[in-house]
Amino acid sequence: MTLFAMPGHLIRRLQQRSNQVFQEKMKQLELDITSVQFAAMHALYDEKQMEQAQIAAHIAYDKATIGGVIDRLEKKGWISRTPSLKDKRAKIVTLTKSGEAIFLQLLPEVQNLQSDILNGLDQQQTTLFIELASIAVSQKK
Amino acid sequence: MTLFAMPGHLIRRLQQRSNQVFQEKMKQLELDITSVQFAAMHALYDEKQMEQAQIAAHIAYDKATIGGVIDRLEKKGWISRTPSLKDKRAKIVTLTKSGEAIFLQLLPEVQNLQSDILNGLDQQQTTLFIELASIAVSQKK
DNA sequence: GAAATATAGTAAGCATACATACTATTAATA
DNA sequence: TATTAATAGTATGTATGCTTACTATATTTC
Repeated sequence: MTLFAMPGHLIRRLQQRSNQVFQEKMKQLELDITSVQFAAMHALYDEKQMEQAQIAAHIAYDKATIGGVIDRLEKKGWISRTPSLKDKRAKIVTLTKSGEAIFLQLLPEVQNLQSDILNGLDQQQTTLFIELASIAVSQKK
Repeated sequence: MTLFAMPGHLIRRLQQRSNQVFQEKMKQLELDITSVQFAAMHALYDEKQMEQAQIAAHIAYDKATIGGVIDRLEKKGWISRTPSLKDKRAKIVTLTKSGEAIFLQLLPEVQNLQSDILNGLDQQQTTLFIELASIAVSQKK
């Protein structure tokens, strides 16, 4: 099995392509946001408010990583952090007004851009890819 | 389309899983090497000797990234860098004896571990995934 | 209820990963 | 051939992404 047929290598390349497509689109829209930051905002839009640890669990981040992501989103004014009343260790994260506005502007753009990531695949192949990837990702260990 | 059905998100999760599987195996083998470092060594094993820029082009790294990767491989004594005689800007990179030994020990392990990355998929699905990913990755823009 | 354990968030360290800018050198072109 | 453009590698800066360690708090267990 050559390197180029190894799932590990192919997946790295796909991830590379995925980020490229995302970044180009954001540049075109003149928005300063990464795909990871978008995912965090997506989780917050769906759930309205979450502790950082919940966000991490929801979209499979490391809790150290999410801290930095949330930091940067906070600096841009798109999310806010308030201490939890129930748990003095925890912080509640919510989208701000401007964060929600940006997210709603962005959502259709990001949805449309998904087909560019798998550009060489037709509709049927794309559906298949999503199915296969979903199975692999949901596997426990 | 929900976040969890977006190729971008699924690909990030796959990459995460891929690295986890690789790292666990290396820990088990008590080897200090990353998947990216392995890919660079793989390219060098195939081509015997390459300039850094060639390695980067061969396996689709950024040339700034490859610099650091080669640095770390050099520190471990697995590759060596010598100035090119034909081009005073360039450096020729080759696997050292110990680098080649490590690579040959590692190669079958890494090949075997590929199926763990796509753990939930059967043989046929894995083949299909590799086909689809190969198409998407080879797409120009 | 006190001690042991687990959890939330942060900090520090390492390794990608890319953009941009820079130096030295090479190639292309006028 | 003199100038311009391109390339090889490095340096710097930003953003993941993870591990380990740490503090403060909660939860569990005895």
